Amino acid sequence: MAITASHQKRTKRADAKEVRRQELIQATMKCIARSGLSNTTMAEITQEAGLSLGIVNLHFQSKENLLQETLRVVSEEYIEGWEKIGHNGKLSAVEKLEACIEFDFGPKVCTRDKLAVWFSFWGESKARPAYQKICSGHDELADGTLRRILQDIIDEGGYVSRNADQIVHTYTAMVTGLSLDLLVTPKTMDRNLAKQVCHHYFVAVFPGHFASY
Amino acid sequence: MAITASHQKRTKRADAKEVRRQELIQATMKCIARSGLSNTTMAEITQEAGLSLGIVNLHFQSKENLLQETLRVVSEEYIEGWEKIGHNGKLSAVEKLEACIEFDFGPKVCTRDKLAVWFSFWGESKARPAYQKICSGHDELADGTLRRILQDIIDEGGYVSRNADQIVHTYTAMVTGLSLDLLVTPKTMDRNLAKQVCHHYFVAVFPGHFASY
Amino acid sequence: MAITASHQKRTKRADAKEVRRQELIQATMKCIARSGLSNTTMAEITQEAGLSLGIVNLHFQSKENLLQETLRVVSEEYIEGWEKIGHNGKLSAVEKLEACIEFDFGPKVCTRDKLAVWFSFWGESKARPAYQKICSGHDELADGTLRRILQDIIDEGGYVSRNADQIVHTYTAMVTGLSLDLLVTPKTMDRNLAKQVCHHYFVAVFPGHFASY
Amino acid sequence: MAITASHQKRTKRADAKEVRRQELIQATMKCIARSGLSNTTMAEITQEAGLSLGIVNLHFQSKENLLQETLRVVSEEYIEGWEKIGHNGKLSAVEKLEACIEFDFGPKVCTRDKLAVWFSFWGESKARPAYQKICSGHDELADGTLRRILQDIIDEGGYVSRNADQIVHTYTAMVTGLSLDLLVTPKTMDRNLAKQVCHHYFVAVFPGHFASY
DNA sequence: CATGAATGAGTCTTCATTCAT
DNA sequence: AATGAATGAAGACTCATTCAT
Repeated sequence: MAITASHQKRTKRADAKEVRRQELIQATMKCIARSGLSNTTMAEITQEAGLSLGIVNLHFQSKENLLQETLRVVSEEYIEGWEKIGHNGKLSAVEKLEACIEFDFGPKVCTRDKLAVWFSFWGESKARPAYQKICSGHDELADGTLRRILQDIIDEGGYVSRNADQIVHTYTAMVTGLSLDLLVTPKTMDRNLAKQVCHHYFVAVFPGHFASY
Repeated sequence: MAITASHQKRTKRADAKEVRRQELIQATMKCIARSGLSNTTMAEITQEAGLSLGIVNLHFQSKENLLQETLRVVSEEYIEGWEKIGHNGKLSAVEKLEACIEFDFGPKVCTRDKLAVWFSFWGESKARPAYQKICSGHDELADGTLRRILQDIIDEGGYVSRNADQIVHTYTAMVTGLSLDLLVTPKTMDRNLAKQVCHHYFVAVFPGHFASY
Repeated sequence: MAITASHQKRTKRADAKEVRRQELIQATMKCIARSGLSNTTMAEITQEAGLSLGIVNLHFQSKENLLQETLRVVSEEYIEGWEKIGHNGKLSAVEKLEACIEFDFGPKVCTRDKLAVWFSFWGESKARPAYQKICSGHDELADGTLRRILQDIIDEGGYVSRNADQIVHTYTAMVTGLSLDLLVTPKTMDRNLAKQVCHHYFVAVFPGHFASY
Repeated sequence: MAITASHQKRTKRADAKEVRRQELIQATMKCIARSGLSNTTMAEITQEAGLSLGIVNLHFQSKENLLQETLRVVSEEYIEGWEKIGHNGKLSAVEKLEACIEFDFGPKVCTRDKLAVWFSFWGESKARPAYQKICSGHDELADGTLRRILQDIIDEGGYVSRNADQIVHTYTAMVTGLSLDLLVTPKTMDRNLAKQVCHHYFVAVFPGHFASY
């Protein structure tokens, strides 16, 4: 076999390292969701992960770094999901938009743990440029992928009075706000209701493409 | 005549006490906006207020209490503004809705300092029931005042396909999301644009009552 | 009285602050002598001083700063003693030199605690420019005050074959080396013997001015 | 023929082991010189040696042991050099003394790395009897070898007023002090100047045997 | 009332040591 | 014999809170 033992070893070790990183990041999300960003301690994170106290600095150098990497993971997962939809040639513009709604409020990214991560970092972001930078992919996404989808629908449906930019702002704002409801008042908001609310908006804006349920 | 010196004194003292409290709350907002909730210290707050370190515990017993009172002030100011609009008999339903938009993105409540306070506490709210409770007036507001206004418009305009609850959700979510844009990416969002985005939404939903600009 | 209460208060407080600083510096010397520089902890220092753990950062910002201030105190005390001798107009050059020896091995600066401080920092000085800088007054002293005294003796006694620079080097080196003996092997070296050794050197170099005991 | 393969192997292994030890000791010296004793970590030492982190405990059991072995190597190298001179029957007493000066400030033992090791351990020695013990060979050396050389010169030259013990003290102290200058202020002291300073001292003490340059 | 020096519990971080591979 | 990931005790530092003045 061409793969040498040393290569296998290196690969295994590299994998193990990445596994540890992911374990710690997942534990960090849980802790932020459970205790809040400002009450999350290294001891809590490592205990949640079932690992020892010193391991964070081994893999992330510092707590701050771990926090940023956690945000990055959540952010990149979100961006990747959107890009996959945007690049999916089999879908029509409307289908893409529906897929976005499904994704935004789907079980993968729309968990209360991940929402807690988003809002915790947003709360600190004014004071921490590093957080803003990590989240900035978010905006580019909306300005790019979402805008293109909406423009296609507008062109296709002849919605001459609609402005893609404003719909971008509205939709992204709605997702943020509905996520807050999901996070803070889960009794009065759930993922299905959130999808319906978005749908209702698009029914109003693109009546020819979106029918009321 | 009947007001004695001692009573005057007591009143003055009470006033002075309230002034100190407000100074500290204002300083707390500034610090949360500048440094983030988790980095805001008692020393920073008291320095910002130009007061001594020990004074917070004198007036607020604890830091946690000061933080909650700060959130309460921001929250109550917001609720009062809305209630004033809701109870203003001189305004039509549509005028009330317009007034709400003006208020939500007006210079009184929509400052970056106050938005930073909102998002900071929202970020921690999953872990802290006390914060949720303070903010809950917000939801009652929407369920009450806003819902009534919207229902009046629906009834008045014969928008049979519109559902007041969904519009409540959409509008409050939009305000939250647009506020996040104002807080995090002020370069691409300002208060006037936010108002326009809201207006555009109502044009789509209530075409008979809201005309495009 | 011109001195106001507020002024007295400020003075008292300033004094108290300086007292705390000195207490901590003295405790630091004791700990360095007892445990070595690398084993000296904040807990040990504050316990030695009978104060609380947090007080060092209140008065010195950091452990490193406390250590440097400790070195500075020892260094400045030494320099001041020499300058006093150098500027004493009542003494002849030879008397000054004798006074220097008395001072170098006198009970004020030549305690084992202070010697331990000197050697601890010298041991680290190659790696820490800050320590070298604090000690640099030492060299200027030798180059200035000591050199002048020696030149006066050379000129006065007609010691044409003597070179002041070399004697400066020899004497300062001897003081260092004898101090090491006092620190490390106190059984075979004491302050009186050290003085005798120095004296014997000057007897050899300036036979007309220094008689054997 | 008689030496079996297994014996050769054992010997080779023993050699390899000794090589590792020496590599680690050399690396330790470099690190102490570069970073100071208190900042030298196992990670730094093993990296400097190009070896793995776990190897120190394999060969030296503990860090403390490695440090002591490092001091021992430096100390023994010094002692051996002196003993070689002391036992060299071809040299006269004066030639031996000259050889000692050459050796003390020669390129083998008088490197800044080794001087840093000496001073680092001296700084800690008051607190650590183990260090003192390792260095004690030094004193025996002076009391023995050096004293004999000096007594020979005194007897030979009829320097009735000279006391060998005091000269021992002076010379060893000078070597220590000049070494400190070489370590801390290399700009104003070099090995040649140090030799000259020593020479000048012996010119003053033994004028019949040492001529000015 | 107001001050700010002092406290010490809580936290992050470092690093010698261990041990499975 | 050698590796380096993992551990966790120990240390420096922070900061809400207290209290003598």
